[in-house]
Amino acid sequence: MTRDEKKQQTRKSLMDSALLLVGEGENFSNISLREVAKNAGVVPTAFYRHFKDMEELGLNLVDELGMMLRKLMRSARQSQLPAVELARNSVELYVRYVADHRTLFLFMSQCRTGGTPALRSGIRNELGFFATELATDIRQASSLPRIDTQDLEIISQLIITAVADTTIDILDQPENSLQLQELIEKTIKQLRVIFLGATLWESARKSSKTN
Amino acid sequence: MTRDEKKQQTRKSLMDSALLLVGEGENFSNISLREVAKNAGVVPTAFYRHFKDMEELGLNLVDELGMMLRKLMRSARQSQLPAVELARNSVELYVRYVADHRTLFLFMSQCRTGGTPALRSGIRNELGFFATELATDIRQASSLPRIDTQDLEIISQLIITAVADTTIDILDQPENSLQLQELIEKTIKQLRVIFLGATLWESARKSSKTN
DNA sequence: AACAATAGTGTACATTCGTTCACCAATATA
DNA sequence: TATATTGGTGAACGAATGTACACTATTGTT
Repeated sequence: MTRDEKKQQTRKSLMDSALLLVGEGENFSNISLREVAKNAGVVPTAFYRHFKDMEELGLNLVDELGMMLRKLMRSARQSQLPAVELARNSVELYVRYVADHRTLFLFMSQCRTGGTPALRSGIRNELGFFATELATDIRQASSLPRIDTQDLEIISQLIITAVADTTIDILDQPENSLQLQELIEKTIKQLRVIFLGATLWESARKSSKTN
Repeated sequence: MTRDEKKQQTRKSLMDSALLLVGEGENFSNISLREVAKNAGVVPTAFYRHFKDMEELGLNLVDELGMMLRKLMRSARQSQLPAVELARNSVELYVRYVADHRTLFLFMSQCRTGGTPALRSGIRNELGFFATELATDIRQASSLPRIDTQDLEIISQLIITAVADTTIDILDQPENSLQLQELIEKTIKQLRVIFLGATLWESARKSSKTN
């Protein structure tokens, strides 16, 4: 094995080790460099050969998260060409992804509001990008001519918020449990309320003053 | 001053000290018992006279948060009797509260998704209670006969989620900044989309299968 | 006035932490 | 083949943390 390959390997070990500890219930911001190193089967000082500190490792996890979200969006595009049951299919696909990448989504939930400023803005960027992509998809798929681009972006952000916010609840429920199913149904209803509101939305109007 | 009063006083000092440290950018889960004690002008071991550990102090902060949210809800009820500009008034009132209780809302944002399980569920409870209260208010104020109680609760939760989720963004923006104003307008629009969807929602229907 | 209860003090100790430094062994380069 | 580069090692440090224990001084009780 070439030296560079070997380096990439231990680098991945370190990142996976951090995620493992997150999965064991530790808060990312509480995880020590030493724990990560030990768990990766490497001496503490070796950590510095790969990352300046834990925050830098975290930023690389954000990148990994971003790639995963893009894969998710690609899956969503492929599987939903008919555009029927859009809310249900989207939510169920998301839940499946969360189950398949528990630790990464745990990391996201923890750091989105609780991490350092750099981590927070990193995750915010990824979710923002996700929302923008969603907006263009909605524009192409459905016909909402009365909504301008800015408003569509805002609505997409609302959708992302609603879904991202349930992530921690999803993770707290055991897989295939009744509570999880109820959670899914709840989220689907919320998305449908938003969609319903969007179809009636008119960007041009001076906005309803009564609610 | 009676002994019990004195005790309550240092107890409050400890809790305020924790909030102060949160306000200085520290993550609550990283704040040490010793920091809190030192900042409260008290020796570390005195901490144990009041709390078993930092988590117990955190749970008491959750109680304080709950009381503050109830005050917020009461203010909202008083100031919005005419029910015009409901979204705008609600959001602006919320932003004012956030500005007036920065550290407590910082604590909420941090722990809602990043804290220990006990803290998380505590905050979830408070926000859930808030949503339930909101649901009964909406039921009384507006006329949405086609929405059953469960669905109204779900919609209320969506509203709370949308607002609570912007909290960290509000806190990241300097007061009276342009970005903050844009954030407010964005949130208002999101609430109006939800309201719009809610007015059209029919709990009885077999649900639209096309979106 | 004597006694009991207790909020807060001060010392001490074992852990764990991030970081330093010199070193080694395997790989890449010439 | 000789040399340079570099990923990983291991010992060592100063600092910070949670907690135990004995103590003090003040307040409440009898």
